Amino acid sequence: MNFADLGLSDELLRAVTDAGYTEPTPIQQQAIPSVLMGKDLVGIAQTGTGKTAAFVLPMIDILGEGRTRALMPRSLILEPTRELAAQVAENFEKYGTHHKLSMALLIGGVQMGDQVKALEKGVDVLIATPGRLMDLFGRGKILLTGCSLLVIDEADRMLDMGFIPDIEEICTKLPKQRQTLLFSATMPPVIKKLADKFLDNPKRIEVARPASANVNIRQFVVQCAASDKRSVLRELLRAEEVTTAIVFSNRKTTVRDLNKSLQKSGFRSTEIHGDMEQSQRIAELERFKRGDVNILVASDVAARGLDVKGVSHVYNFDAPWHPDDYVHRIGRTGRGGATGIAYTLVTPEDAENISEIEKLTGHKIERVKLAGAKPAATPDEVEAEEAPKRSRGRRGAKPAPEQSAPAEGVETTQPEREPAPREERPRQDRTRDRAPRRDTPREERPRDARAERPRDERPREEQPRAPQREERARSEPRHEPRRRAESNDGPDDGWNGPVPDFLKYTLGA
DNA sequence: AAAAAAC
Repeated sequence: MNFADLGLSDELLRAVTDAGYTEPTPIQQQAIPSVLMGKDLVGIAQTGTGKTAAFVLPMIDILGEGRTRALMPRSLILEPTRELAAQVAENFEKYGTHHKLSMALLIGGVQMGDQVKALEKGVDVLIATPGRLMDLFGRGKILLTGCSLLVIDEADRMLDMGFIPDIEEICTKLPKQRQTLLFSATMPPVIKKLADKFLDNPKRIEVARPASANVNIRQFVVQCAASDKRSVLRELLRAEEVTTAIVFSNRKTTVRDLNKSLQKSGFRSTEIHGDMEQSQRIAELERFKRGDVNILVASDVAARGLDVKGVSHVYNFDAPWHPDDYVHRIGRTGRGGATGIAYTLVTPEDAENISEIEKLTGHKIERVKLAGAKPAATPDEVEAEEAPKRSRGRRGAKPAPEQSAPAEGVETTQPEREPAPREERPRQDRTRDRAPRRDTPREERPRDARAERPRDERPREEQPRAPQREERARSEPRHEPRRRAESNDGPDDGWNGPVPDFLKYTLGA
């Protein structure tokens, strides 16, 4: 199956090819022809399945004809968060290069002026979060009577956030004669009712079992005491090839504190949460996407739908309150066919949350403990946290920062690393306390910057030819863990990647 | 319990 078989225009196919895609994902294969025919659609799909392009592409072709009228947008896409709305806008820009579609992004946290100006000129595509849309509607700045195409994205999240009444109200302001597409990762009764009410004989497409975690994601529960969480996280971050990671926490305050603490320990991290200015949120996310930093500490604002390429690891610093959030959080990795790893730090008090998660996903998560009996903070780390002044003078001796996520198409493979024997870690770390980190033998520095390392230091027996750019973007795991484990290390759960061997397994709760 | 979304 090829994009050319889906009925898209030549200009659009050109944009798709330029973006480096050749083969549509299952949801794109099923949705695009149906949307082009003008049918309503219910799409049950996790993020990361190519859902956004599944509606953006046909929309561009549908809207390619016709012209705009002031204050009367021709289509409307509703998104639960500002970040997601912006992400969809980016997609329209990426695929709409050969079309001259006008677009307006209506989200809160930014000045209304430009948004109003765009509306007055007339737009083909309106991408909005409900709050700002309702606000502008109330001010008489928008008429939705010319809106013959509506997309309700992430409907289950809209429900969680209490947006359903808003969505219903918005729906009543649109013309009855219209095409409606609804996407949701899960189909709770309220969403089902919403679909029955506002969609007309929709085609139903389901590409992932609802509430089931992606099989490409290797999941672990790391049991630890609440007081050890930070040191355990640092240990985990250092133990593997962490290309790009998102660390989730339940509270905005924890996000702030944790990010500071990680930075103090020499990690290149940043943060995102709802208390930040919108401009700051965008800027920090941009830095993360660009690879200026490789660790994003986040609240659940980033849990759903956020599409950052090449996230190799997700760490739940706190077990999420709701099991749904777990599925969404870990879904930030293992995207587009790549493999990902998700760790959840679990204190005895969190045990219940985990069993809720397991009930929802129907999958028992493997319990692990760090191999060191006590994963205590190393002396320099304790110092870094408790006495920042003293550690400041040694900033140059901090652990080498992780190499950033490579740009698309950049070869990421590198020689296998000899894992440092676990028993030796603490001693090694103590040495590090007095001597600058750079004195540590190179092979024992897991967070060594990749760029400094000679490329073909050692042969990679298991490494076949390097895949071509497009090929890898489509199917090849870009951040496969570097360490190979013994074949009998992990349970047979359908995931065929290696088990990180720095972990010792303590099965059962 | 928290976070998100409008000013």
